[in-house]
Amino acid sequence: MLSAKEQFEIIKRGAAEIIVEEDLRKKLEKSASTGKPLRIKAGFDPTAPDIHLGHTVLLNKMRQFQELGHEVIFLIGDFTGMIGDPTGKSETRKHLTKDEVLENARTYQAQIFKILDPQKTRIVFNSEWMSKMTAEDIIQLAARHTVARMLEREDFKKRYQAELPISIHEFLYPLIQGYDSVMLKADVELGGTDQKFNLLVGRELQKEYGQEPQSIVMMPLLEGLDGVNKMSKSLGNYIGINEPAKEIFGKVMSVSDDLMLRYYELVSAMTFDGLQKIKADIKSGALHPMEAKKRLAAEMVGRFCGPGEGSKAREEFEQVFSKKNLPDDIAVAAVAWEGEKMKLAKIMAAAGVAKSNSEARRLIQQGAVEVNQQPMVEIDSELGMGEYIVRVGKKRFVKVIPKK
RNA sequence: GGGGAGGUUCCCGAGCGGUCAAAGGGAACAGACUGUAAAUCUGUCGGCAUCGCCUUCGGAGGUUCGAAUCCUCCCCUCCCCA
Repeated sequence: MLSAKEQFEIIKRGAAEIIVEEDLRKKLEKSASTGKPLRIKAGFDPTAPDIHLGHTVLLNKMRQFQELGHEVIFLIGDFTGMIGDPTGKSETRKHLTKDEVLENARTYQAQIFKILDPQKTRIVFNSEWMSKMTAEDIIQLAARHTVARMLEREDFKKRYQAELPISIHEFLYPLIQGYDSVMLKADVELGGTDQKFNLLVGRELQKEYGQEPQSIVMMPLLEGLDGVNKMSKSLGNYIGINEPAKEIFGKVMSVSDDLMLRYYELVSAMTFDGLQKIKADIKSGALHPMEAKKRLAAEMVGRFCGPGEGSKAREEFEQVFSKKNLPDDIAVAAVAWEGEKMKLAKIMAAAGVAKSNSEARRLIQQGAVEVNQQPMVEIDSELGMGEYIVRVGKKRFVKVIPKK
């Protein structure tokens, strides 16, 4: 087992902020001397079963704690899911059924164990204790915080100032998340920097319930593909760890060079020194940014899709985009021909490469469509019944076959 | 309970009786350029389609030859005063 000091250094690496560093040191020392592992808590939303790169920043940190011998608790906020974390978009969540929650939990497990050690991960649901709370208990809990304190929270403050609605029940979210820490007797809670407020409420509540307040380790938020907003499913700017290899590869490749470095920093296994070297080599011209990006993409694919998949994805990528060849695995769509001939636009819509007939026509007009490697620019082009490879834009391919 | 401001196409946001499928921006998609980069530039961006037609501006009715725009009722949000 590593010394408390060494452990602390590992934990601190990559973290955006630790509250309070000194307390965490002491906890680690106590744990090291007594041999009692720390209880590490991290909460996840039950509604988003698509784990993406953004989550992995946190999951990697959890993994480190596991390797250091601590107890990692993967908390699924199925109860809080009824509220939906007010951070960012405010939309009332639909109420998930028990079955849906369990289904999502299964999906979670299938994904998180690509990173976490299943043997050392405890999965809990906060409905375990929350659904047993009475109205009176909830009132008692709510009595522990004031409106003024709540409005300190960045998101609430902004919405309040912008005269946007804030529902009363949203105030319950931080309280419940904090109460989870009380119930779990968490020593450390992990979260993104956007969770700061909620994480701090946990400390407050633990103190009120006579517990030692948890330490907080906040990880930076990973920017999404747009390079600006945080990676999230709702913004559609994410790379899911369950996505097909070529999707992951392609998405990484389409990222800006700056963002690539950020991903290297936060999600790759690259060491600090290694990253410095990449930066220097790119600057000096010794390493082409595209090459650096391909390596990163291959690493991501390898990690999430399996060893060997990385280089395979790279090869295919080069085939399709550098050499302009067709990919090996093209989706097949069976289209029912209307007669002897059928308009290309209609075929495209039917095959799913265009949302509508109109969109297909536009795409043809814009010169985005190729049939069997031949550009098609006539809006009214027709195709006789048969098999065709239709390419739309750079990355949409479909093999059309006639359906009886 | 009283007074005021609002709800517009994926998002923000103009429009306030016809010229509105609805300005502008963002997102998205396509083309050019490239490293399938990013940035930039150009185009497209409700649906069906041969002129043209159909559905859309919180919901339901109504007035008009004609409504996103006017009226009535209802639903929702915000602010101020109690």
